[in-house]
Amino acid sequence: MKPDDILIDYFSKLVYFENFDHNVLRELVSHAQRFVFASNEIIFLEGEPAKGLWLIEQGRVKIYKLNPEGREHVLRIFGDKDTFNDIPAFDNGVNPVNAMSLSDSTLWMLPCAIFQDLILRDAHFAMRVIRILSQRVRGLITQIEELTLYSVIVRVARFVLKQANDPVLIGEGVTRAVIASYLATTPQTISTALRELEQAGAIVFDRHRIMIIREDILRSIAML
Amino acid sequence: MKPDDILIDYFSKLVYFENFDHNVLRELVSHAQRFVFASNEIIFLEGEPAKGLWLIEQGRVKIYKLNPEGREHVLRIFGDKDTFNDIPAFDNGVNPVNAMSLSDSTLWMLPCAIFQDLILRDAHFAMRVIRILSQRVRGLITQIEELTLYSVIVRVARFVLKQANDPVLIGEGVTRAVIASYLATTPQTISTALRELEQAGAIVFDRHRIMIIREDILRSIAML
DNA sequence: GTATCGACTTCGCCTAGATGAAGTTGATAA
DNA sequence: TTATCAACTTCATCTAGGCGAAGTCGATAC
Repeated sequence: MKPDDILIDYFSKLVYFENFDHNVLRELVSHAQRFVFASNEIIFLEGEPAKGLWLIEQGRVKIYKLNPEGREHVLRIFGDKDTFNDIPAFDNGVNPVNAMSLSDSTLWMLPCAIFQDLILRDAHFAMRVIRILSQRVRGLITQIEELTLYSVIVRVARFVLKQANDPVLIGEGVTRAVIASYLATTPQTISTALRELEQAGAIVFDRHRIMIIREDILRSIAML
Repeated sequence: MKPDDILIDYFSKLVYFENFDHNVLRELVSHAQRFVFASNEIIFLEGEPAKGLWLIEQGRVKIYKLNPEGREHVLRIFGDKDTFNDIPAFDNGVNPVNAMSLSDSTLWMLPCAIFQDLILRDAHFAMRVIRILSQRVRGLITQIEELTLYSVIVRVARFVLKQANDPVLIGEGVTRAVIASYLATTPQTISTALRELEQAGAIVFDRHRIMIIREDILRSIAML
């Protein structure tokens, strides 16, 4: 395959472009730019005009907010084949969040302008975007629910269950500090919670791996 | 005007249907059903199949989540001319949240089925839906930010500022308990926070009204 | 007028979880 | 092999804010 074909093949696996016409994809791909980031580099900042939609070829990226004192809240962690910062591509607004690489990462960036045109030209693409955004809203509602209505130990238990189905949440760059910031708590409190889950017989863990021993116990602590 | 024309006129003021073709609106309106709720009635529950998109002719409605112990978190408060529960109309899913009237309310319900058809037929309507959903996502991100990165007094200060620009957040049904549940705190803590804002010279208040005295002070406490 | 009732306030106590400090561990490099 | 360093753990202390109890206030009903 030519380099372009590899890229097209790769794009056609993304949630936005599944089963997409390859000629349209070829056109899209021709506008894509490739970026390489080292670990812990800022990709973009909240409030800046958005460059475009980002795709992760390989690596880990955190999406986060900062308060004036510099405290951080991680909204999401993305990995291979994920896309992020789509919102500005749809509403022409500025970046709603900050983005930083958690590991050495290879990314692609697709300029915003392309999207709005595509939405107006292709009703089925528009419908797909609407479905994706609807799922996003549901996900954010769930995040708010978990943050406001459940204690740290419940949130940690749910996170461990989530990790089991999402390899992105394990591995390079996903440190206790990042998990803590994602669960709106501290690394120390995560440690304590994991120890409690272990004493309850739900998991065993060391600093690299968390293993679920009794999913039923874990789920009951997670109130699921 | 005939009753139908009043309704069409009313629909044409909603964010989804501004500047809409009146013939299409007439068709839409013909499927709408009217509902009257007393104060504190359940309109629908999370997890139920969605009846449709709701419109508030007059009244107040809270959208909320409950945890297994019955603790509540209010996600949003809606009032006259607002619409809610649009998500299931786009993705055919179940209700993501619970809804309850906060006052005697008159509502309209527009069956889901109509929307998807409209999206596929009208690219500009689809674009409008995408813009609305994008704004929704931005709003939810802001909510998460405020809940995780700011203390109660900051959240209360921001709420008071929000009230000044949004009459929906004042008046019948919007009790301390509802505000507390919206800010993920308790009525007692709201009282304490308001007293602190008063002592700082930012506001004066009694149990019915909060008046901003020095917006600059309030904004600085709100960290804005 | 007085009774009732729900919303609001105030106060005291209490706890989940934040914070800071002092290790421990394990990976990488010299 | 040893030094370094970042990530992680553990523990002691502290505090924001939750919670229960006891008023207060003001609207509505009688």
